[in-house]
Amino acid sequence: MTASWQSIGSADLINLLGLEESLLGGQSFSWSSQGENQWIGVIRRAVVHLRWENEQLQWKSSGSIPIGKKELEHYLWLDDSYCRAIDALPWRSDLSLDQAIKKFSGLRVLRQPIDETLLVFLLSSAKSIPQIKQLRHRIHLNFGEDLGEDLFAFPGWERLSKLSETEARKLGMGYRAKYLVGVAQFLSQRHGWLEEVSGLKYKEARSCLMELPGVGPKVADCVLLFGAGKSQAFPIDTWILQALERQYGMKGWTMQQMQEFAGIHFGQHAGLAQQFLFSFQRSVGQTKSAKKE
DNA sequence: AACCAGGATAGCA
DNA sequence: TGCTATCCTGGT
Repeated sequence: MTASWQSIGSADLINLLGLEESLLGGQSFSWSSQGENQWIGVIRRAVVHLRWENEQLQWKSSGSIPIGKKELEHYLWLDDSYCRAIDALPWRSDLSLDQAIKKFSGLRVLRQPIDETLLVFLLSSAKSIPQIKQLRHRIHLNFGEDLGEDLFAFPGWERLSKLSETEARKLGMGYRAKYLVGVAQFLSQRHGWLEEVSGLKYKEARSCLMELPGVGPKVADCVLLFGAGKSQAFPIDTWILQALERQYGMKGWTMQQMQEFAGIHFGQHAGLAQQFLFSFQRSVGQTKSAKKE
């Protein structure tokens, strides 16, 4: 890899903390920190290096199919539509959202490939970020293409469909093993199904995905938001639950009521709002105290 | 040595 | 519908 660093994106759309949170904060599990203000990750079969230097974002790419600038700009949501999305959020009347947007300025939703996204969120149940990364890496290492630099590509669902549940359990997946096998076999028999689903409207796509084993409301919303560009998707995990209960006074509400509230209050880009609230809540709430009540 | 974690599901009221 | 126990594994 002899390519040199190139600049990308306009600096006013990016902010160091927000960028790092976007890469490492739990929407993708393919990035890791590589020293100060520098990261390495995999997008499809490309190895991508990013760094923040001289108040600007720089990148270079290698791997068997290096990524192009346009594609990377899309992945990182570096165009103007990001600003418009932020502006459309109700931060003017919502102090909680406002403080989260200020703290994590520049935080964005990454546009990841849907097949890889489905895999990692299938693994995510009751696992922490480092554990999900580890599981993912183990799968990529065993079945995916070697891209160099100790990084491996997503093997594809076709390849994964040849796994048995026993083999999957040996990789440490626990009860998630049967989810992986079930989804892999389903998808290998229906080529193009995922792409078809991601072309549907949000609610239809959501119920389609939830037919897959191991995919409930939360995982479906993550896949749709991070892997299919459905910006209305509003995944409710424990952190968002905390935020909604404590800052929006929604204790006792059902999930369905919360989903409905999110759609009405946050609107078209509820998923972006979710990401800010998620990061903020996680940054202040690392304590396990102050639980229910 | 229990207990919990960024969930889904079956089983029951 | 709404609630609960259970599912694996790794970490505290």
